[in-house]
Amino acid sequence: MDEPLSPTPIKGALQSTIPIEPIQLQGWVRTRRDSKDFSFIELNDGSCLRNLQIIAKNTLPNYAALQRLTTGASISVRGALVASQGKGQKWEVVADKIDIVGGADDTYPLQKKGHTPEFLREIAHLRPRSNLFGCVFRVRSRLAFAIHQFFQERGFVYVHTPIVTGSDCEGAGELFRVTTIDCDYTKDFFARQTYLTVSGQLEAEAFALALSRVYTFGPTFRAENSNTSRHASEFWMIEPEMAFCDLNGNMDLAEEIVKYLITDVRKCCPEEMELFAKFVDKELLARLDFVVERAFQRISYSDAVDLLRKSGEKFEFPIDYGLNLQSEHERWLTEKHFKCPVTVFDYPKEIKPFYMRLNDDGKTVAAIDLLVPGIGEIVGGSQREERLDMLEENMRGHKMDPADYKWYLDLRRYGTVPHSGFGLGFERMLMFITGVSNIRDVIPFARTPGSAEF
RNA sequence: UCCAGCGUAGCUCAGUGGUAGAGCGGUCGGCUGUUAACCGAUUGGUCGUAGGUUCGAAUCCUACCGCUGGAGCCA
Repeated sequence: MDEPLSPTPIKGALQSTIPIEPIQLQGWVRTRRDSKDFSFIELNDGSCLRNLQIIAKNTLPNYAALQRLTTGASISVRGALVASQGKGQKWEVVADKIDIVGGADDTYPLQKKGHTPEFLREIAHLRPRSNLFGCVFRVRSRLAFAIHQFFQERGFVYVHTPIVTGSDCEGAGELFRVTTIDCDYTKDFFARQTYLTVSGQLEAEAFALALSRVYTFGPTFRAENSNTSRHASEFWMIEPEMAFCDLNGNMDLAEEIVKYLITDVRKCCPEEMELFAKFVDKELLARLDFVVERAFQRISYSDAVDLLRKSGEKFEFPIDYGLNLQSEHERWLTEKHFKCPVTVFDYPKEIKPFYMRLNDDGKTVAAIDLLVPGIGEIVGGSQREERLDMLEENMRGHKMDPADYKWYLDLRRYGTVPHSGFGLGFERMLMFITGVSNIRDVIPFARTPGSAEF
């Protein structure tokens, strides 16, 4: 009876310019309403935000069962895509056959309306079926694609740096240990202590000094006991690394990619962005447009310190040269003073890692932090120390033994060049673009201290 | 890890020492080309967990767990 008919994604059906008959659809019931002689079924398949309205007439043989369909059930529909008689949608499907693929009983936790992100987080396996999270994860996918597109268009080579690493001192916090046994690491799987990577930067530098412009994009792990809306134990990071590139080139690229990614998602995910603007953050679109249009502010650390001192603002924490800028200081710069993304550069060497290049003043290093309103630091990077003797000295200053980093120092022994790079937090970028304020809500199954469910 | 707040029905919340509540959802019935439909009825609870105070604890105290906001660390 059923001639084979390949299913049409709901996104495609809704974009159709002509009626289609027959049409095959499959998806999950979002809601159902009864009318006198038929039932309206709102069908969603995740291909887009919108649902497709299915008309199930009471002449269908399984109409009684269809009337018992509840939110969450999966169905397969064959029918005709026709112009809708009702208001609110262009198309609807008059069904001539509806198969109930998988029922959902009344314990299905998702209702038609109003769930908090906190509740949905507890049912992370079902939340992609909600409007908000469907949008977040479609945008996540698009953003990942746009990142590759950005770099590939510019001749960067994608490098897969190791996830299991022996580098235990990359200056980026606590590491997860990788082991198959308890104590003697010389007899362990890798015959040495290994960890999950906290950054692919050191390895990316090796490839940049061969392929000129490279980037990494992969998972990163930090075992810090951070309990904030902006930190996760497992997250994704983008790390470009460019040979023959100084700090200015680095700042240019950071600004360019932030603008590119916003522009791409604005263009490719308009319905999702509309939903975020409506339900997550009313000022989102205006803020993103502003960011794309204006040049980012650039200010040296010492000028930023002066500006903060003269601001007249009462800060909880002291501002002084040599101290790290506190969150409240960064917020003031980006949210109150400049009201746009701000790149702060040339930080005191004492508060930055060993690999950053010492400036001619002998006091600062060529570091950058790109701060955005609402999120804070979204990019951290630097020009790398390419001079062998200076790098060894920096290592000793950071109580590291240069002998442990022979391969990294080799990069300075053989054909060293000035080079720069940065780390862009993928989830932080996604938060900035969607307006979603908790990092746990932009990761499919978030890992945070004390929490690794699913 | 530190500071503050919160934890009551499937969900959102009210209840501040004396019989456990509402709205939404679900279920049943009615109405209806509906749109977070509407109308009526009905269903629904180990008040986060474990101790303690009290004649009596959702309510007061202690510890723990979880969540939220802020801080530190950073992306």
